[in-house]
Amino acid sequence: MPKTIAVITMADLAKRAGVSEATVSRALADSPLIAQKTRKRIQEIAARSGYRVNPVASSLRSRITRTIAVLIPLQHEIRQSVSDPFFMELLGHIADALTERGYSLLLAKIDGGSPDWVSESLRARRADGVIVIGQSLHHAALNEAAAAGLKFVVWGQKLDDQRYITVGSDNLSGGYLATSHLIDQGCRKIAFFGDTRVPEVAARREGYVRALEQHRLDQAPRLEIAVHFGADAAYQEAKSLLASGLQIDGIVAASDGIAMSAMRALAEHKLRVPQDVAVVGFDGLPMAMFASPPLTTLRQDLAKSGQLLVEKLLDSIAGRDVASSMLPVELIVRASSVRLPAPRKAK
Amino acid sequence: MPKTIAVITMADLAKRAGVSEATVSRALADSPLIAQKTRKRIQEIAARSGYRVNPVASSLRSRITRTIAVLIPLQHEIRQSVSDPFFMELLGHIADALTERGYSLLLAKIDGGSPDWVSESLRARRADGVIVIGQSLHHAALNEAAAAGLKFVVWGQKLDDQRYITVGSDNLSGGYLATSHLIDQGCRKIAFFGDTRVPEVAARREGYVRALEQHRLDQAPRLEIAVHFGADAAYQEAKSLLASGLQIDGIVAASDGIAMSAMRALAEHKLRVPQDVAVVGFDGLPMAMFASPPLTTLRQDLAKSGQLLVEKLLDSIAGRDVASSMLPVELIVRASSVRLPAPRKAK
DNA sequence: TTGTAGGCGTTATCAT
DNA sequence: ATGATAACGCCTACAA
Repeated sequence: MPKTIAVITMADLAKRAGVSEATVSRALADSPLIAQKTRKRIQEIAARSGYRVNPVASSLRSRITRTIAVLIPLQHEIRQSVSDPFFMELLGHIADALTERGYSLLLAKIDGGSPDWVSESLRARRADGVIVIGQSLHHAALNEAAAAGLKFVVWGQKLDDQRYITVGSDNLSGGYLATSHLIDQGCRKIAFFGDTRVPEVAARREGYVRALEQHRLDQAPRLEIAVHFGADAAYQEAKSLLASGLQIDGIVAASDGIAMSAMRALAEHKLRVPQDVAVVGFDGLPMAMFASPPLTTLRQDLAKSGQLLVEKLLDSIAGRDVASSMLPVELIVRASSVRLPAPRKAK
Repeated sequence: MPKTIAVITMADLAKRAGVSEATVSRALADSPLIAQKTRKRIQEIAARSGYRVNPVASSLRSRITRTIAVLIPLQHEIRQSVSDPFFMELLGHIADALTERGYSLLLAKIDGGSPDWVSESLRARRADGVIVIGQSLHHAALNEAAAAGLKFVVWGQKLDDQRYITVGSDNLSGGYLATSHLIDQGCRKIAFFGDTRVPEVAARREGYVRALEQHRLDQAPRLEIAVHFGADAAYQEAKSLLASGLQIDGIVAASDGIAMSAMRALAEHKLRVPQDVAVVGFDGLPMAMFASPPLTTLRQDLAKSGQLLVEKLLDSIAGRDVASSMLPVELIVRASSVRLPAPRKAK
């Protein structure tokens, strides 16, 4: 509506209302110090004049920014890029949760291996707290930051000696579920595809190992291959692996992307999925549905994850004690892994 | 390294350096007013003390935030969500371009149909400019914002009567290329899948129509189906369409997501791709490679798009005149559309 | 070439 | 219940 970008200030408002700036400030903050009546009146005038407090000035004085920085470390090509649909879906949910609470989101990609982006972000005073997406290889640095009392939470795997707050999926159970499912489907030589330097992946592999052990199946070392998250790398490695004559009948992949890359490589080697090799992914991305055959996967509850990350961070900022969370994952069975006349079948 | 989050202020620094605050301010800004020597000395002291200017205070005084707001309108379920890999890849490139120039990125999802988020963002004074991702249905509102002199650029289709700056792909040529390619492959009954209310899609369809006209092929009205961008909706519509007994031998889809949804529906109807129906997508997402068969698509140069959006916006903020840009798209031929013994074949 | 002083728009403290 | 006044940390005329 306003054609010119008229910038009303608090002083203006005070004049119009015939009160002091202090009163306006308090009224807009709904302070009980101000009489109900005056409060209402001032708020109405403010609304009518299209006034908004200048958040910059407010921040300077109050030292509160109502802004959260989201850090995406992109080290070592472990995840392919910000375009990774997985990160991005999580980011979307975080954005929703923050918006709901009246917080802004400052997005920062962190390329370098610099260990102290968290403290950097915080001392810049542009954000009240930080969400780190993926602890990646920075466990130690994060522990230090936590020791320094910085306000941040991390999306990732819960580790034993961690001093920071995490929200993440139950990767161990996920790996176990995936593997057990393949065993149920008759697979006996199951490979794990994933880069176990990443804590999440290491936990998934641990679940994989446990399932194999439980069924007394060997996990020949050569069946565990470090595959980077990047789609192309995964494809290349899977291909050369198959070319080397590896005999397998099942693959547990550390991500949907890796799984789909592997399926592409399998197809080129004339191996049928799931008849010759059954495949399970991890993440539950929408795109897994469009793989062919549609990909069995472990769905992570990213909506809830985003919510929890925000809640915990704000609680922590508010000085409350906060514990880490591990969210259950859900096995979504699709055609890529079903080799038996299925008794029942999930969508 | 610093264990406690010691917050040095400019006054402190001035004391340590034995100069006035003003001198420090100028020295850090590399002002030629200050003698080279003093400048260097102060900058070194600043670096050693781990000082950073408080951007909040700086903004308040200078009215410059060095921050750009990125707005993602999510109206009418036209794109499925922020998790849309397409938006997100673009966002990543924008983030890179901004970071490179020392700008921060404030991310905001806009849910409602509120027409004036641009002016909202700007009058809040938290950002120097705004990038709107997808003009969606808000052409008119954007024109108004431009008339009001707001600093923003839009990712989207270039429209005739637009008064704002856009960066976008040459959607018309894209639609034309896609369709011509299918015609070359022997297709004669080609459907267009896409929601033409979205300007980008309308342009793609226009290219589709032109290619058909050029080859004197009918585009029976019933072959143009409005399909929402959302993956599920596209799948449902494609399915019911096929169930209705539609006879087609080619599909030009307005996005890779729609194309993949369509392929899933085709598979369920025992129609082979590309033998029975050839398919071309649009976007050039990595995931198109993993479709089966791999999806022919039109790649948009999102890296360049992100760069240009940022450059143009900063130029515009700097008061320079800026024109809109239309970027070429590239046909990536993959198996989903190759029906002839290919003379040559792109990867 | 450097210093002094005032103000950016708020909020917090201390009065009244 | 409200008002004066002083910061918050920085930048920029203006003065020296």
